[in-house]
Amino acid sequence: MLYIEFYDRPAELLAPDLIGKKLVRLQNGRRLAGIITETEAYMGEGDLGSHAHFGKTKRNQVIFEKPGKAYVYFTYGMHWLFNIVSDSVGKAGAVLIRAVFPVEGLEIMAQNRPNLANSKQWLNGPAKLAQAFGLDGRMNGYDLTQPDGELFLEEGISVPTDLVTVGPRVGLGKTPEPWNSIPLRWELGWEQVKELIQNGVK
DNA sequence: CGGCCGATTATCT
DNA sequence: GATAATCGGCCGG
Repeated sequence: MLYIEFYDRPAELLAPDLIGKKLVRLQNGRRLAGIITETEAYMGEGDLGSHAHFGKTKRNQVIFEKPGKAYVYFTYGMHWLFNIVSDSVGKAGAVLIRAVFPVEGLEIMAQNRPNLANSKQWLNGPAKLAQAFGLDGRMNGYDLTQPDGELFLEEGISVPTDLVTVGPRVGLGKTPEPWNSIPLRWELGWEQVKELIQNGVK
């Protein structure tokens, strides 16, 4: 598994390095896992797209805490979104996990998503993967670096950097420029993940 | 396909 | 009181 040193750096450096890592969730003694394929970086007070830009509040306080914690928040009146906290205590930073390629526990993921029948794909969106992995407000502040935890990262697969595409963050709506267009999103294509996985997941 | 729209409520100015 | 780091359904071509 990955330890606190891995997470202890600015979000814009952590986010690209999360591509290819394996997200593991133990739920009722069963193991769910997927390869992270899309991430977005959110920084501190200067970043007008980040929840942290107003300073510390009740909702966002975990963003200022230890790197390697989960920041899980509720939005649009119905969705949970899962982030991993980056950077040292007192510095704000988090990485939104936007997509994961499923590799273990697919049946359980399907059970966790009751409306799967109406959904074409499962894990290619931040609210979808949070639901499939059973991540909600109860996991906010959870430490991914604690021993014997039920949520953590493993090494996963190694991804050549030239396969990862970069672009602006998604869904920021009214966020003013330049924060709307700065390339802070990293993505590995679905077909390319499949190929890399066939070469073996560590 | 692509684009538009409604759902539904915690959070912040 | 407005908005939101989204999703899925429904429409038209």
